[in-house]
Amino acid sequence: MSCETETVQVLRQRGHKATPQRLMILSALRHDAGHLTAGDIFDKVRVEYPYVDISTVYRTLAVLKELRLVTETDMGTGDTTYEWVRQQGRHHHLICRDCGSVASLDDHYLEDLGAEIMSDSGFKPDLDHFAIFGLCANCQKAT
Amino acid sequence: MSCETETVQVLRQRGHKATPQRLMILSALRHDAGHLTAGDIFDKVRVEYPYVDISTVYRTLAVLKELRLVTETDMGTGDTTYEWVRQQGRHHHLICRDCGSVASLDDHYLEDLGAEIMSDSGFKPDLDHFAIFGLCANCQKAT
DNA sequence: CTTGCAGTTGCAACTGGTCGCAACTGGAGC
DNA sequence: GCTCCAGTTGCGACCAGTTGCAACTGCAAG
Repeated sequence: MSCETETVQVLRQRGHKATPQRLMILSALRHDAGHLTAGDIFDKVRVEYPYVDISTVYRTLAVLKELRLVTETDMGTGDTTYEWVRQQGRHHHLICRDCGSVASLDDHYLEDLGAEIMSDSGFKPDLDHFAIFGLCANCQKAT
Repeated sequence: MSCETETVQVLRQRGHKATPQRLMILSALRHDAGHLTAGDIFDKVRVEYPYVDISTVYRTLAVLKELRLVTETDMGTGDTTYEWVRQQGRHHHLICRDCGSVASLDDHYLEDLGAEIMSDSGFKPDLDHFAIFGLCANCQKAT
């Protein structure tokens, strides 16, 4: 758990506490590459410590999201997924509303958009992790 | 209700029915400029016809969204809002995560992004109505 | 090491939204 | 008009996520 020390610092600086429950949730998020739902995280943490409450998981995720340590993304399947924010390799998703296929979108598209909005209006957008819906090339042909 | 005839055509062409409940929901959406939540629409329709079920409202909104007659937008306050799609005057929102202020964003920013994604990957994104979170100019100074 | 308290936790009650089902109905085709 | 059936409705049961609250606990300051 030594790799969490930096995160613990961030929590404390912002007036939050580093509790065992939180460290377990953090660990579940950090050591899993993919997108996890709140339920997934709950299950993982419960293996180690069966007394956690699901509401603790939700509240912790809300705190982490506020601190921008995790991103929250609606993947269109009805459930919200959470992912640890990494500095490198940011990515977004193109989700087809017909066939449900998911493609990746490189960050530079949204980075450019963000820079443009910032310089025009002064508003600094959080474009960490977007899910963009639409029609993939195949499904456009099918129509 | 004569102004709904065009919408009724769209519904029928796509194999859907124009029921009184739907017409009332449509009417509520068309004659209200702002963003309405499912609950708002439910309340409005219930004034005219008290026997509608909330699930009918949700299912109708899902159909209208699929037909792209309405947009669904999460305004960050925890509730999802719906808005009638107009051809002219599309707009997006810049929502400050600190003070909650909402600014409008002209469509051309996202139109350009959409065109770029389309020509690079063949994916045709639905960029009808976006809510972009971030920090407004004032709140950036405050930090 | 002790203390104080803001922040956190687990529980239970609640809420908003979804699903399955049986009954109903709009409207295309005759 | 009448018929038929895919699509729709209202209902009740259900489930994921939220909230209020009293008890607890990290941790900063003494």
